[in-house]
Amino acid sequence: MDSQEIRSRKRHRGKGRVTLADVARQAGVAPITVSRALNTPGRVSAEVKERVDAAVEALGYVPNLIAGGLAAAGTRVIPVIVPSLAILTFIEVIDAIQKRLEAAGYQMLLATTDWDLDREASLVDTVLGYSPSGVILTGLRHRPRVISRLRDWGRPVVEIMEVGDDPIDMNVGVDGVALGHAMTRHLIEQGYRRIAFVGSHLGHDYRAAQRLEGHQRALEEAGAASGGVLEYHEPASYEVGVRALEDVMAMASRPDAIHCSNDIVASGVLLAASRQGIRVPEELAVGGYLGLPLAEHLTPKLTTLAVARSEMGTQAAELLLERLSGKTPERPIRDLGFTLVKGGST
Amino acid sequence: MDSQEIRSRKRHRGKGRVTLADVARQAGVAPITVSRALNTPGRVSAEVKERVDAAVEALGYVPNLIAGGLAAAGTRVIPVIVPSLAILTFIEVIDAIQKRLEAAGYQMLLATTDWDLDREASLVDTVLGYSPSGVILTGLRHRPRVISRLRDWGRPVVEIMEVGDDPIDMNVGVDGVALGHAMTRHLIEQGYRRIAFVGSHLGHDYRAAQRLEGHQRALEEAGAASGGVLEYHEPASYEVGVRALEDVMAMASRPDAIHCSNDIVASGVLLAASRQGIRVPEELAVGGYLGLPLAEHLTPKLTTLAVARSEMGTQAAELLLERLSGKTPERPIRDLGFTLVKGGST
DNA sequence: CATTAAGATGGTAGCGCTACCCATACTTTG
DNA sequence: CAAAGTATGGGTAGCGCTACCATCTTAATG
Repeated sequence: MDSQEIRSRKRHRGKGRVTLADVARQAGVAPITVSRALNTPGRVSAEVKERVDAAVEALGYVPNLIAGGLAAAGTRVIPVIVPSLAILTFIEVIDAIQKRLEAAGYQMLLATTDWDLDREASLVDTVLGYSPSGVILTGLRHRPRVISRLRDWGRPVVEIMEVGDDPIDMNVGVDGVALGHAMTRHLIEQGYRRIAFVGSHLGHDYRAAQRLEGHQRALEEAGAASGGVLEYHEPASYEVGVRALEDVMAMASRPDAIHCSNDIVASGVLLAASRQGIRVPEELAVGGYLGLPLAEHLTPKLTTLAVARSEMGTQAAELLLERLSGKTPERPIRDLGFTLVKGGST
Repeated sequence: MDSQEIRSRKRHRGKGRVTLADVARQAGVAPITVSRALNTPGRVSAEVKERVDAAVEALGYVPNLIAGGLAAAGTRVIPVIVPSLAILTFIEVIDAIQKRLEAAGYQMLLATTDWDLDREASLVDTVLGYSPSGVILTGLRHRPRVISRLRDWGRPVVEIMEVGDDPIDMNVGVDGVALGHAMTRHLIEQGYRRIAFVGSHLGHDYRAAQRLEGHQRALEEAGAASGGVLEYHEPASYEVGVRALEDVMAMASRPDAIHCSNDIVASGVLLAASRQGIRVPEELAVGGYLGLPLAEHLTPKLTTLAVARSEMGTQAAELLLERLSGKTPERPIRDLGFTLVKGGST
């Protein structure tokens, strides 16, 4: 009785957008059939599929993914949580993730924690409010609440950058300690004895701290003395490298090699050395990480441990997508390893 | 009669998440009151607000923004559409946008067009399906469909990077032609006469093409001959700079200055020149854009036109937020200008 | 002290879509 | 040829939240 009355009341909120119901009317089928034609085309006849497609085209229908998400739980959004966008490494990984997800019809929701695990925890809460289809987050260290919430959640989660035995769900990355170990090992093999470690933001960036740990382990194994650890409490930059070189040159017992926590800092060291006429590697060897493009354009070329960053992003996205398509990925924990790219700087 | 029966049927889809109704029950108020307490605290009594907050805390309630978005239209998501994540410039802008939006409780949905306007158009359709609160996109050139759809849409839209008279809605950026003009003008004033322009990806990156236009205009005004245009059909990289230097040195009538379409390429030129012992600026002057951090660590320092990229992102986000809070921003079109940072390379 | 305004809370309907179940029309099987 | 599948389409009821309107207080007004 009054239901018709209500129905006749003009919609007050809709913005006149074309809805699935409009398409259904135009195609002469029920709304649910349109939904099926669009989402599971195999379950409708070819003829209906065609009529629906034509109606979609004619009306310019664009699905409201929010509504779909509410009904089906799962919005084709994948939040990606990283510490910072100021780090080139993350950018390349994100770029790869984004490309892969977008190709599969998923959108990336990007959020940054500023290296703060509490912030990460509250971000996870927030993004779960978007009913995402999966989540990608950085590192293996999280607040317990994050871990339990995501485990209970039951949808695909990929942790990137690091590798470990016990991820929340799936994991793609490299072993930070092994990285640090490999570089110092290389320097020792090259005959350097007093190797200094230059780190930036170690308190925040615990993955950089892992590299330091690997460095120290390699020193112990070789029975070598430490060449000192220089720590700068700020994000990595060329400027940090410049200052590190100054500080190293001022040291009483000068190191013969510097192990930099990443390529940006190492590049800063090399650039400053060239400016000051300090010969590399004769007076001082320099090694870095990640294989930034700049590394091979410096003189001498920077020795670096290249990590397949794009690959990391792509594989993370693919693990997620595989799970979303119902399969069980083989090797849900993947160590991508690294490659020593020997330049003239060591 | 049967409505109770239905109600008793266990919910089959909900994942047991705490809902607003649960909070309402716990706090002893109606759901709508909880909604108000959370979204418009001014409209409920302090006492109710407290009870609700306590219940939220006790139950660990996290709002389902999807549901809110469906009901209210507006999901606190801001899609940001850029051509590529491989360009440092975009990264810095995005970083700034993200920081500002996140601080205001909005999330950034990032999508890339790969420099393709058709892709941009379909991306706009897709992201509008998320009922976003606003949209940020790159440049002022779009498919007509994009422009009309966003205009009709009625929510805040900011176009970044470029500036122009007739944005879809709001606009923050710099004048690309003026940039190109200023650099060549500077080179002419420094006494250089044969100025080559090195561009990469000009066909895709029409903003780089604008800089070329400015360059040519400056040449005309000065009555100077063109030193040639070298175009590389690939994204900007150090490598492009390296090749550009080779190509320039091989030219019959060698230019005395190179105007590079951005700092990455210019840096590649400088690095290669230093490797080859070509004196800068005596034999060849080099100028670039954007003020990348690397520019000032090169020897000689790169002369560059610095653009306030973070500022651009921040202002774009702020224009959007201002509109979202109901205000009408003053100066919805903002030209951020640029600064000539004179280095030793010119 | 009646009358009005303002403030606080609740009831109801629905945002646009899809999960679940059911109703047909065909096949396939013994 | 009946019984049992197997496609194909539709009906109904929400997903969790907020807009709109109605109701009930309480304070302000003349």
